[in-house]
Amino acid sequence: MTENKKQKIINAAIKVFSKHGYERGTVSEIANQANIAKGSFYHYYNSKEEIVYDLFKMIFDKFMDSWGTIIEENMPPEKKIELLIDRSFDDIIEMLEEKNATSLILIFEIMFFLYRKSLKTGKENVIEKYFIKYYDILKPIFKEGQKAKIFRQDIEPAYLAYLFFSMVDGFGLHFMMQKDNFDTEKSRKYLKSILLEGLIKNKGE
Amino acid sequence: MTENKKQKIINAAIKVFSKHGYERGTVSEIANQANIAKGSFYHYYNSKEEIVYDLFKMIFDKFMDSWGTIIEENMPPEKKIELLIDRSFDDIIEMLEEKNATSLILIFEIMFFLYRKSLKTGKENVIEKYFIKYYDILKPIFKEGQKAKIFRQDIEPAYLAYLFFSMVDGFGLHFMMQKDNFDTEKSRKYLKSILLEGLIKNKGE
Amino acid sequence: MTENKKQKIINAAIKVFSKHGYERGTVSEIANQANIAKGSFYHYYNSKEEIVYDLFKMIFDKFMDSWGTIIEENMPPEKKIELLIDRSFDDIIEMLEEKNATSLILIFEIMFFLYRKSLKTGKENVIEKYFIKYYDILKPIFKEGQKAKIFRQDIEPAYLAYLFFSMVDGFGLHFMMQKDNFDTEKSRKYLKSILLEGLIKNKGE
Amino acid sequence: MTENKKQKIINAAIKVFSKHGYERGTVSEIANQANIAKGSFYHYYNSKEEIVYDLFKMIFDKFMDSWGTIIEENMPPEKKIELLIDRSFDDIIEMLEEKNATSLILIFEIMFFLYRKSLKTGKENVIEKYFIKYYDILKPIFKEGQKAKIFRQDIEPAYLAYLFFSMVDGFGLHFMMQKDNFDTEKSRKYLKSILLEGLIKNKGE
DNA sequence: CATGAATGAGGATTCATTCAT
DNA sequence: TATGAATGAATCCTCATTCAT
Repeated sequence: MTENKKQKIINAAIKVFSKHGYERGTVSEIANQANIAKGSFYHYYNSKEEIVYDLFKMIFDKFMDSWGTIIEENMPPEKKIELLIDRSFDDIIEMLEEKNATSLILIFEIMFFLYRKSLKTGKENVIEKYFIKYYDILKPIFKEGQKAKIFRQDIEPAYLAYLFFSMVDGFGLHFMMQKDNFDTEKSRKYLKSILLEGLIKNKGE
Repeated sequence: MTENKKQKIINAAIKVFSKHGYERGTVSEIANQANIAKGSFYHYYNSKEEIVYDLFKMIFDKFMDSWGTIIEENMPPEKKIELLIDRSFDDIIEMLEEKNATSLILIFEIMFFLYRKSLKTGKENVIEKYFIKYYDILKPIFKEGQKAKIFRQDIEPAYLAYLFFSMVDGFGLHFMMQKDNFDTEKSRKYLKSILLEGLIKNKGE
Repeated sequence: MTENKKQKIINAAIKVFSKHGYERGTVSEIANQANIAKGSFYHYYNSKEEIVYDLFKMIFDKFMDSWGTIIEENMPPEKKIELLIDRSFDDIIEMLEEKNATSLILIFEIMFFLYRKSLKTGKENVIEKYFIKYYDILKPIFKEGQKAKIFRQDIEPAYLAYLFFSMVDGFGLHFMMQKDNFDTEKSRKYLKSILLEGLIKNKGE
Repeated sequence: MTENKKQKIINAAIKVFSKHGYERGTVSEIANQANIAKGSFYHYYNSKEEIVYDLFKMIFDKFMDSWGTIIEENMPPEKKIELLIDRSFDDIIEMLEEKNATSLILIFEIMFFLYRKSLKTGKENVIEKYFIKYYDILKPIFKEGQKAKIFRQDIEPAYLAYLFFSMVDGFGLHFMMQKDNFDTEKSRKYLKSILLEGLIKNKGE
């Protein structure tokens, strides 16, 4: 029951922060959106800042799950790569349909917020840790692919994961800004093709 | 003389906004940093918001120039691609050395700010326009490469530019968060390799 | 309870604005005067401007009531005219005793403020509407007086009301500036006499 | 030449203050309007406040002149009264045509400003003095009218002047707010009639 | 747990005034 | 005289947070 209300607050916060950004989103509006009193917010979180950590965790876990299910499936690694890209497209498109790019933007904003925070407090950077989690779940795919002689052998799996994720992520960022200027299906096809070509073992070798 | 002071303010603003983010950076602190009175800020800009547009233009133009010089040089397209990636690394590394990732982050924040703004006002999105500029200066490289039968023919130059820029950008974003976890030179080499492999005409064809 | 505090704020605002004028009166001083925190003002009003409308309504209604009770009484119309003038004198004198002419001045200032506002926004002029209310409650007196052949027949009741109110109002304005240069009781007597002579049916007719 | 520029500033100030009110009218806008530099304003006036006195004098003198020419003419006093009212109408209508009621309002605002000022500084009230000037130039008319047995004898000329001016003034104030709700020519005729009836020696006596 | 009134620190902005050129 | 850049005090307003009920 209580957990339920906390979830309502989180959802409200995502909506509000998506719309206005973290700094401009107010506790009042979140409370409104969640149909609770402003003061009640503080029963669940000690401060506006505190909820950011929950949002961060929630959003990242959601994406992680989204990829996770694919990774755990039984299929050739190059197929997994394709599906991961597909899934990223689908997730982004879904978010774009709901509320423009703002909720995607929020993810980056939260990352930046936490990054700055860690610089100021000197505490560890949560982002770093989380990114590494992503790299880590991707690594096995590349290991497997290398073992099967499908993927290139000259790059360590850790780097392959790192590069793969970063490039897909970067594409997502540009895609959300340019959705009207480029065809989605073409973009999807080309992205897959380029990345796979770049990762696959050179034919000549 | 006056232009000089405006530049001082811009530099101060970059410093302050980099450190705290746009919302948390105050006009007072900018004025302080620029060694002028708070009120003087408003001789040069009508509002805190207004300076963002200048910052945006300045930063983007700087990067554009950075790439532009390479693009205009006379050398094979695949060499240009390599140099563009090198230049991006150099620029990012330079920024990271100065003040962590914050000034890089600022660029994204400004983009997001302007994106939200355009959504709310309904006016055109400056970001979109600027990104397109980047794609546009990249396109000729890919056209040339296709003509010379070096780059793959199955993707339109516009898409190649779009994908290339987005992936490099995305890598930059992750790189700045992960600079301590991955070796810079390896990252550089691998990024080049993957992208070139992905873009180069298939050997088998 | 809450209504009570709003009233406290209104009273404070009247005091502060009376003293310094609307523009020079600050929200801080109002809050001080009302013994609340500056921020609390904004729980009751969204802006400094917003309270003006309440002040306006309150003051005008007070005067309206002051005249209203007389108008509803049962007595000959010429007697009512006399009493209305008396009441105006009394009200003005009371205000003058409290805090000079400033609170009277405030009424005019608010009217002017609202007039300018309506010009700028293009919205309807609240003042016009309120003045008409005054004319409207006065009209029946003149109608009755004309019916009883006491008042002159050659001017429509609406105009009689309009002229009567404006002249009494104008006298009030001068009176507050000149209170030390003219005898109050003489002024009262003469004003009544002139207005009644001017309104009464010509003896000769 | 210099006097010319001062006059330009005064005219600009009237325009600007009429539009926004004294407090909201800025020295910058006045300078703009007068086509001089902001700093130059301070060559002619030591402060924003100082110009108010000039404005006041100028405006009042203008009205005084307007009435003065009539008063000095050779004609029966009751005719003069009529013409004074006519002139007031004409002046007001002219002002209303130019820029709504704002310039008329400005006159009152200046009066209020000076009134408050005199209260705070304890210095003499300029308004009082000026009003008395008006009463003074009116007095001879009434004296003459009483001598000629045309005007009522039971009110001292000073009071007649006081009452006459205040009532005409008050009418002007309402007229400017109501110009669209009442017919101008009717208003003029009725005002004359009521005032003359009220001032004229009772027929029966 | 829930509420929402109250708080007050903090920030953007305005503008009269000064002053070096 | 003329200029307009520079100043900074003053003001409105926002909003995270607290707390009495």
